[in-house]
Amino acid sequence: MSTQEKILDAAEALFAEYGFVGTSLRAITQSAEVNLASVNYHFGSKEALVKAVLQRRSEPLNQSRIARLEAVIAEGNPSLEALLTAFVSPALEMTDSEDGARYIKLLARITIEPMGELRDSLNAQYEAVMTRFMPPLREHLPELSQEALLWRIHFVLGTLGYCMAGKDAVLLESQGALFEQTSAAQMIQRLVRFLCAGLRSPELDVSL
Amino acid sequence: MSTQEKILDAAEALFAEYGFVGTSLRAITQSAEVNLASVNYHFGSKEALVKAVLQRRSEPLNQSRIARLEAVIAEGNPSLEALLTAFVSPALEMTDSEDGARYIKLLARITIEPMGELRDSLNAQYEAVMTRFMPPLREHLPELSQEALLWRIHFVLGTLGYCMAGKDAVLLESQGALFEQTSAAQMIQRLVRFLCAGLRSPELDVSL
DNA sequence: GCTTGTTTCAAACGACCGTATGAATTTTTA
DNA sequence: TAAAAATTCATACGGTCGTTTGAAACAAGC
Repeated sequence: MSTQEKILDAAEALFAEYGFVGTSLRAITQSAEVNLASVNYHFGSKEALVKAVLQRRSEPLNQSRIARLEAVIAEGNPSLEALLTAFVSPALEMTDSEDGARYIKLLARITIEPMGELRDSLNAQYEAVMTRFMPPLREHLPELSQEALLWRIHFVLGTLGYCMAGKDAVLLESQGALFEQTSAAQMIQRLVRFLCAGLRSPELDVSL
Repeated sequence: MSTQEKILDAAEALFAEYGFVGTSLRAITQSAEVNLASVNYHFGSKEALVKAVLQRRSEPLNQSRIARLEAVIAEGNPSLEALLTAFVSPALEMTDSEDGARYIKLLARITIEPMGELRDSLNAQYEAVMTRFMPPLREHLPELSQEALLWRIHFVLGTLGYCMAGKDAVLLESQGALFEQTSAAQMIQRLVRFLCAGLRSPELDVSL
């Protein structure tokens, strides 16, 4: 394994655990068993390392989302359930592997607290995925106003983000045993069902 | 305003903006216009200050949740919508005031990334609220298995947490104008409708 | 008024941070 | 194999961190 990969792996794990500011280059290089100066040599700066850690996996993830979407579209007339499953599965299925779970945890952190420039690049990627998902989603929910639809997508992203955070989320702690033994596939089923019902709910009259 | 209050206010704002590790005592005391040493004098340590910042508002918030719940119960036969509104309103309505919004942003941060001991005390408070909400919730959803209900509450908390994070959440950035002009009351309406539909969705057969 | 207790203050401590440097080492190229 | 390029290494720099200290300023009680 190359030095850069060792650094990326160690940084990914530590960032997910302690956050970006809470993780020092010394902790990273020590965990990766490389020299302290190699981070600045290979990546330039700590900030550049953060970007590299995120970009290594975010592009494959979003491409996977789009691929899944186009697969269900190719089958013709995808259900709302199929569309949402295509959207949430790539991220949640990663939680089955140890490496993937680390990154997803990190991604959840970013989703909630985007930092500086990172937010922009993350946003750009999200937009690209969103423009693909929007039209077929709209077809299933023609009666919703644009405002209502955006709000509901907002809710969907929130729930997904929380699920990605995994066992660290608040409620899970108290009912940990129940959740531990649930596979990603089961979680996806439950999540998609919940979200589809919410999305399909008739819009309220605008009062107040 | 006492020194301690000045410190708590400044810390709350900076913690919400830059996180706990990202905020130095020097930044806090400078913003509060007090001496650097006063934090350690009045609170003992930075960690104790963090706890003090959170506890100042978390107890009133949770008491407000319980009070709202008991109010709708007192009226007799509360709808699922009324129950959920009682749960989400106290937090989301705080976002209308500047002070409240700062704290809620901070709370959202904690909800997603609970840190060390903080998680335990936060969990204890959540549990207290949950034991009050569970029974009436159960009444409305008798056909759900315990596992399914817990999962759905998990989803509810996730969506709420994301909404609390406010304008910093990812999607909002790209559609900012639309969301900026939505009041907390409108957001609560939309959120409750979405969540109730999800909660009421019939449970899947256990397959896979 | 003087004493006693509380709070503020400037200054300093050691520790750790991200980064830079130049020599030593390894790898690649000719 | 010798020269060149790329990488690793120990070390150091300036800066900021949380915390401590002891004196100064202030308040309250007798």
